[in-house]
Amino acid sequence: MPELPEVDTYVRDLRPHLIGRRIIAATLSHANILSGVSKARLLRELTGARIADVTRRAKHALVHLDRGTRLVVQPGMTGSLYHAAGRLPADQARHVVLHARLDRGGALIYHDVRRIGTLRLLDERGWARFDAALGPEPLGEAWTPEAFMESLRGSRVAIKKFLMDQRKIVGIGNIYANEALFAAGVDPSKPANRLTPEQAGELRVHVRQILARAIAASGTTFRDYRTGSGEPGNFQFELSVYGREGHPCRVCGTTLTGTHSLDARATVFCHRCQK
DNA sequence: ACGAGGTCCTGCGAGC
DNA sequence: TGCTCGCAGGACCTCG
Repeated sequence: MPELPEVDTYVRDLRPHLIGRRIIAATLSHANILSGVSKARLLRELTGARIADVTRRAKHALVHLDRGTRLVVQPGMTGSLYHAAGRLPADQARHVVLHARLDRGGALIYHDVRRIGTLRLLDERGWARFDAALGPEPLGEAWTPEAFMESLRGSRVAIKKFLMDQRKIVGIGNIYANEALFAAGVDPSKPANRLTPEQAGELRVHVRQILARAIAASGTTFRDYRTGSGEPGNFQFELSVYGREGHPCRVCGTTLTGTHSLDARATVFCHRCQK
């Protein structure tokens, strides 16, 4: 499922194919994936626009158009964004939601099997509002130990839920929340405001390390995710807890515990290593 | 402020 | 073998 490292990989792979290209035709298969924009307006805005830049913010990929608007892609669970040089095989074409044909050949594709993702089209002001509702980037300079500690103080929710709350800090989903909490030795159910400064410091460091390592590995492929060039990521080989319920902890050998009691998400942890 | 639960959606694998 | 059913979950919603 695309979290920050996976979206970062899409953007990195897409940039050389998209920047400077013009969209000459666009089609959308399902309008219910849109938020705040009609199908007609989206297609009208895309058609004829030149792509000025492709960037990432949180778990969103941003395709900046020369008209001043941005296509904001939130891949949700199974969404992927990539450049296709030629015709797609039928089994893949079936799940294409947005197809934007480019001048000089090829196309920008948004593909989403379960269509839980969202597409938005925002102008400068709309983007400013949207961006302001998002928390700091975990790899950015604004997310200092002090800023993290301060935000923790104001919340009694389980730390795992806190990490996945995009208003508090962006980019972290279920997989990396599980991994970071294990690496930091913090119990996922511990209330955010009960973390000691030492635990908060450890957690911050491990969140950053894990995300950076996952970016370097082109993301985690658990099931559907593929990079922009169609390859699986490599971080799944480095996971310590996610998907390892019932297996021995890599540190102490204790059988890893699985639960769905936190926000109905699969949580896996070592009750001996995580306090 | 927070937890619990529903909603969107389809593919897959378990179980009968 | 072939069917049904439950599960996977990111973001957003309502209700208590």
